[in-house]
Amino acid sequence: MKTKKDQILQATENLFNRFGTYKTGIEDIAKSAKVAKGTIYNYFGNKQGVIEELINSKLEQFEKSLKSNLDQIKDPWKQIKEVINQRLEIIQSSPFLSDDLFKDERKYFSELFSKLDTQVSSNITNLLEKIPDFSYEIDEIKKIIQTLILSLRGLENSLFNGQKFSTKEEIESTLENLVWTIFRPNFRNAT
Amino acid sequence: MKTKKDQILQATENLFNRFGTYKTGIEDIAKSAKVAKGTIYNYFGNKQGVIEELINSKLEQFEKSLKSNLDQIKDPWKQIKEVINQRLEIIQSSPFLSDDLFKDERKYFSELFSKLDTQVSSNITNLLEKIPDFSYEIDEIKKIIQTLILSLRGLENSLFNGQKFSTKEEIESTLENLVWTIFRPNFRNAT
Amino acid sequence: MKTKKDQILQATENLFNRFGTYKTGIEDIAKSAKVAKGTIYNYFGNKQGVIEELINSKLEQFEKSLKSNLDQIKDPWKQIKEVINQRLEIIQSSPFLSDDLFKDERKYFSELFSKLDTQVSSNITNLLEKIPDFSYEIDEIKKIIQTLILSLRGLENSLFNGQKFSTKEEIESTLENLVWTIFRPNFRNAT
Amino acid sequence: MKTKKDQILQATENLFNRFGTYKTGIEDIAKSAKVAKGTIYNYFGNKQGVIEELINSKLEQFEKSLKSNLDQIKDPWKQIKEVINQRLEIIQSSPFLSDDLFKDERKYFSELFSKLDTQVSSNITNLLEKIPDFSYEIDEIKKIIQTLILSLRGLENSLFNGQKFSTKEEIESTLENLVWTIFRPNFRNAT
DNA sequence: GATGAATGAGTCTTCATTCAT
DNA sequence: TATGAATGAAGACTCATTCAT
Repeated sequence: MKTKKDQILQATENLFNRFGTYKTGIEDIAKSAKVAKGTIYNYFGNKQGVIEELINSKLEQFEKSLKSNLDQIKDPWKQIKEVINQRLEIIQSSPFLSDDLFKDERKYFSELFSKLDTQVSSNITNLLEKIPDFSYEIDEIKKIIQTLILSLRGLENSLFNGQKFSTKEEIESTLENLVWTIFRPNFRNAT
Repeated sequence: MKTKKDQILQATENLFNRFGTYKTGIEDIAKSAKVAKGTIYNYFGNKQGVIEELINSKLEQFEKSLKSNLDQIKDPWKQIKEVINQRLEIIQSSPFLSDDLFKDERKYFSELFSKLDTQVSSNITNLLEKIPDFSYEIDEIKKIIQTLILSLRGLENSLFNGQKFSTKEEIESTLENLVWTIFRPNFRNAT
Repeated sequence: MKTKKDQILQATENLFNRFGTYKTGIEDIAKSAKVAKGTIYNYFGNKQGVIEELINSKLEQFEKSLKSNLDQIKDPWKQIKEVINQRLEIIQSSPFLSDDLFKDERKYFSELFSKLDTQVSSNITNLLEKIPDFSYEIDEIKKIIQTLILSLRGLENSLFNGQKFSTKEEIESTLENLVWTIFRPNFRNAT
Repeated sequence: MKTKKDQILQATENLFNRFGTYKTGIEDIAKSAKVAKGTIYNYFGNKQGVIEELINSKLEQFEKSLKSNLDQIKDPWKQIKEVINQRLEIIQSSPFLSDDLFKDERKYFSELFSKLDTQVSSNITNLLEKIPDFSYEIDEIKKIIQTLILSLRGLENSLFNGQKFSTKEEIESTLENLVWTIFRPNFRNAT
């Protein structure tokens, strides 16, 4: 059975995704989680506490799913794409992450993104090393990965702020374009 | 002498940048602009009106500065960098744009970004065509520019959400990396 | 040509009748009268002043039309009905009189009604004396007239507060019933 | 002990009677009821809610007191007077009912009056039928009762709008006059 | 632990009135 | 006289947080 804490976290995520962190009140969460307002305060201290825990749970989820999925793939290029996909999936399933950031809440969000960045960076760096013909110096690889991550952030940002991407296919294709653009000198031999 | 409207807009921008659109109250703006609350309503109707006008003024500013600066540069690669720089400068000077988006306000922000995207896209497409050895098909160019723009959005996003980039130099260098990564097959001959 | 003062008064009446004294702002009046806000204050001092003058003009109008119309009728019963009609017409043409009364404005409205009452009372008292078979003592006549006036006030009140009376015919018929009820012992010989 | 809701309702009535519905702010009510602003919103949703509930409670009060008082009287004429008295008492104890009507609030007030009218009408119609010598046709009775009710409305209106009636005795006597005037052809045999 | 009634600081917005031009 | 930009007091309403049961 789900714990009270999970009930609250679950309800919070739903509401945040639908209405944003700002428009979602503690009262709304309480009702949706079928719990009393006071209970939320017992578990999380205050609204900010709820947000923090929600974000942490997202990060854990990312790390877990990354590990379990990566092993099942052989081709390094496909593994790279999988890392990117996982990251996108996390963000996509949590529109609230791109939402209503108060300056005060910002730090929690950016912590999450920082950690995602680190994960993605180190994973992809490792994977690129496995690719035979990918002969860049370490500095150049850093540049490439930095740009890759910036693009991902941009894509994530556009996902919710813009009206551009809506269907799975469009996102998929944008992602393809992105990888093609960044790795096109190397792909020739690769794909 | 500055008009009342400009005083208000100026004060609003400062406060928005420091505290975000949400935490900045009409009262705060009024005090900072040394104007009565009612005056703000006379000029802008309501809080949303202030936000809208502020955003519009930013767009105008971008378009103006783009025109005047581009003509003074010869090298197409430098011109491309200038377009990117101008866009970044606008965003950088208005941290509030990456801030506190209510679902309701979002549309005004994303309109701005859409227009910026369009401007940058068409400008850079034109400039790339001037470059002799840049032999890509039209579809490929589209992909490249799309990725470029995503990276820019990501960079802009990081600028405020993250603690990573703070000094002018770091941003400059990130920008260099970005351009290098995306155009590195073509740069060899170019720079 | 209409004076500025009349323009303002006219516009005020229209707006009051449509939106009530409360919802009608000085700004609205100014716009409708094609006059600047300040001008209204020059002429009337403040909003209350406008209301007062409007009410006074209504009373004058009543007195005038009463005089001119009554002479053209011979039958005393019909003259009585005419007095009642005139009073109703004034009220009916000025719905705002039954509207949004602030406690503070109340006194101006009730002054108007008091004066209307006095006019109606004395007129009808005189007229009743002309009727041959109307043999009541002075005290009894007072009672009858008092009740007549109360009924009129009730009717006036219902006119705007209730949904009951809407068509001219309904009002007419209610008025008939009212006169019949009050004068029915005397009417037998009369009508 | 009084409930919070009653405290609020009580305070509201007092303030409404003294200052009118418009000039009475939620803050004022809160202070007077020794309750926080928020509490009022918890119970009533908004200001209009407070007004509605207050009016409903008045109607209930009328219906209750009518039932309990009417049974203790034998003489039908006295019963009729009692009905009238009860109605007047309700109104008299709630001057705010004749007050500050916004167009928007109006409907609640007029609903109350409509219901009072219906109650009074049906009660008095029934009572008149019990009176032996009261030989009018059904249509005529309707006219008489309509006029009676108009007079009552007029009286109620005068009670607060005018300065005329202040003492209990004056009101009592006006009421006597009213009943005498309307029922004088039948009273001869009755009283 | 769980509850939800109570709280009140904080927000946007309206509008009568003033006054410099 | 006429104007209308500027004012700011006042009002309705929201919502995170507390605390007695």
